[in-house]
Amino acid sequence: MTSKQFSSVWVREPRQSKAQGHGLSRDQIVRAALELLDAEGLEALSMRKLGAKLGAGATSLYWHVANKDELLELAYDEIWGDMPVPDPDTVGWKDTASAFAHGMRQAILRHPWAASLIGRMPAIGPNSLRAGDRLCRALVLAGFRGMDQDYAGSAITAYVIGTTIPEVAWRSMSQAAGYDTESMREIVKMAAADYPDLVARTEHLAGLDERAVRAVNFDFGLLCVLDGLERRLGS
Amino acid sequence: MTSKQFSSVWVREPRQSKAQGHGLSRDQIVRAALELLDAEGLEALSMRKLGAKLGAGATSLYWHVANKDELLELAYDEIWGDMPVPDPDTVGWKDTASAFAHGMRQAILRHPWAASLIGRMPAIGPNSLRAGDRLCRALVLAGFRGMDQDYAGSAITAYVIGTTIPEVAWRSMSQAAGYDTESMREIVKMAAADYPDLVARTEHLAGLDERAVRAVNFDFGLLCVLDGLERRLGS
DNA sequence: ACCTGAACACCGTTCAAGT
DNA sequence: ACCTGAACACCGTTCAAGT
Repeated sequence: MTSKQFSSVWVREPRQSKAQGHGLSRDQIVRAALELLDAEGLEALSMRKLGAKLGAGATSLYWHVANKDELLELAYDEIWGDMPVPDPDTVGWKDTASAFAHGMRQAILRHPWAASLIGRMPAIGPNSLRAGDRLCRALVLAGFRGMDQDYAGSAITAYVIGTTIPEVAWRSMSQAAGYDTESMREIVKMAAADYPDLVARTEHLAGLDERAVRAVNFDFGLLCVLDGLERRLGS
Repeated sequence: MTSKQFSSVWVREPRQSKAQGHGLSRDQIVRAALELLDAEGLEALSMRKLGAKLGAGATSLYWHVANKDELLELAYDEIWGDMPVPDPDTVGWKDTASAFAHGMRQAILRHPWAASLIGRMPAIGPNSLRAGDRLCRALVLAGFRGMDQDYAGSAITAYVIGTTIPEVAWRSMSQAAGYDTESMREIVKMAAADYPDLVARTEHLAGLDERAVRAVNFDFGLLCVLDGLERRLGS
């Protein structure tokens, strides 16, 4: 029953607050939530724990936010706050799109818990919209109009979240299990034993630094997407 | 503490079972879980509810599966079971990759709860591996070798999950809220009011059938990815 | 305007005990 | 070999009551 409903904090008026200064504030709660999320992950965030961290009862939070999902929505949008997107007019659409993609990936890598939220809340907070608007304008500048503009934008974001979600998942699994990359690969090899091609595919990764491989992998695919987009412009 | 750990059902020996015939079996549990998931979604699946559906206590399940995550891993892999992937030798790599992508998308759309599991469990079950192997072979046939082969494969799967996760999310949100597509778009427009380009972007969707738009969107992006991959082959 | 504590209706999982 | 029930340690959320 949680985590659904399209009601979004962003379209509801916030509770009016007095001048205050003492006691809890929504910003303060969101900041504390972010700290907890960054430090311990999504599953570690409970209203009780967050309340305790703020020296208050769990139920005190409910005056400032409607429920946990709304709190997560607020925290989630913060993630996109420090995504540097250059001005498309000066660097061109491809570089802008590329910077957007890299910034988005970094934002998720820096806040891995956000990966699990991607399918769960609408990304219509102010930070998210600002970044989206920049990408949007870059695509107009490229020459995409009408539907194609939507399609192009969603191809880029889809690629980013599609690469980054598994990347984050892999990292957090290996970390939680206390395994290094090499032993993780061993396990995958065991599971895939029946498929020589798949085994070979993990075997040639032996000795390679995972993060480096992921980074190159990301650029490779991004190049494909951008090349493909460019080609659609011609026709 | 749940949902992490790299321990995967697929690399652990299952409990040996007798001839039986009466009582619970692992297959039976997984089948019931799938029914519940398809009917009511991920959040509605609890061990107690599943036990009840099978006429047993919740704790009875723990003899057949180690924990809830393991059960989800088993159910999750089933999703990829009916993904038709043609033989790359007869239809060529691009058509194979395209069929793979469409099959993957359909599998997720048919079992929306699986979308939330994508970043949470390793996809190394038998069905998942079989499909992966086919894609892998198609890419070899295309001419991708070594790292490029990995990169190409992950570009395709990344694109699919990156498009499909938000699609499923959008659907389930509108369904849960009881809104139709048009009123959902109104809400997004309100949230994005400060960004004329973004408002325009949702405005020209007015009156269009969402599913149809999504389908075209998917093909557009997929074409970009495949075109981009093809171009990398040349160099 | 803001915070509290008690209470409700849930969870997943363990474990001793049964058959 | 398999199932049970009681129990533990949690959840998110509501709500009457306080200040």
